[in-house]
Amino acid sequence: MNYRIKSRIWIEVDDKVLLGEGRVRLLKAIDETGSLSKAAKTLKMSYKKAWTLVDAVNKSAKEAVIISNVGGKNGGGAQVTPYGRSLIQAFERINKNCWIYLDKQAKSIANI
Amino acid sequence: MNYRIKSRIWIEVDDKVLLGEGRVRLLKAIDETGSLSKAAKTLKMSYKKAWTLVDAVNKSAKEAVIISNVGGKNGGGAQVTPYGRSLIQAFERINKNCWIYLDKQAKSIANI
DNA sequence: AAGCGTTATATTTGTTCGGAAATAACGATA
DNA sequence: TATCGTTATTTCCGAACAAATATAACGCTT
Repeated sequence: MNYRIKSRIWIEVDDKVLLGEGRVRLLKAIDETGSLSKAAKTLKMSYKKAWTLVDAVNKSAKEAVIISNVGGKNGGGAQVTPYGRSLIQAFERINKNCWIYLDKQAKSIANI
Repeated sequence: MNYRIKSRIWIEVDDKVLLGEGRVRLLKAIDETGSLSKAAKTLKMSYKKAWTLVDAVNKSAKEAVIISNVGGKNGGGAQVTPYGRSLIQAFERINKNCWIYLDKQAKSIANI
């Protein structure tokens, strides 16, 4: 049989979700656009949803992941901290290796 | 930081979900009780939800996973096929190894 | 001081999902 | 044939969730 094994992973701190796939996608878009609203548009996500996700990340994290500025030049903006970037990198590396492992496992059960 | 990495995995066939954690739990309960309604009670799940899950499994699988009998002695019942049992076994083995891998990875990023 | 684009937040509206309950169908058994 | 306990299926309702809308606050820029 042609099985495929899929997965979702997420990082928790103190039983609170810190980063999952969706949050990582959002963080990367923020990093690229420098703005929460632009990131939301890029991902075709409502601004509110994006804001809620960022809020959840900030509440779970003990160290700043996103820094946002209200008002000022260009109305403000949002930035991912170096800590946030290293989290993204770690998440993507681990996630990719997880996929590789599961692909192997899928082949190993192809005969059942 | 004390990170924990959690996961959900599932097996797909032809882009349709065949087995996930919830379905495996249900199949095991059916295997133990010999009945869909009893399995649902055991898991404090509504009969409808259990039935819907079993229906989804049957629709995705190319080989029988659950066989159910309506009427007759004791009103009928449901059974997991040998194929279903081997799927459960494979799922649990792969899932457990996935956890082990992710636990290791969590330790490897404890310093960030 | 007015305008701008952004973050921040509340309120309302819409949509989807799951549980509860009701009902039918079924076949051994007595 | 009546009973029984199960599977199978529909309908309804409420709750949870998502999306849309509205509004406020902010600080640079002009």
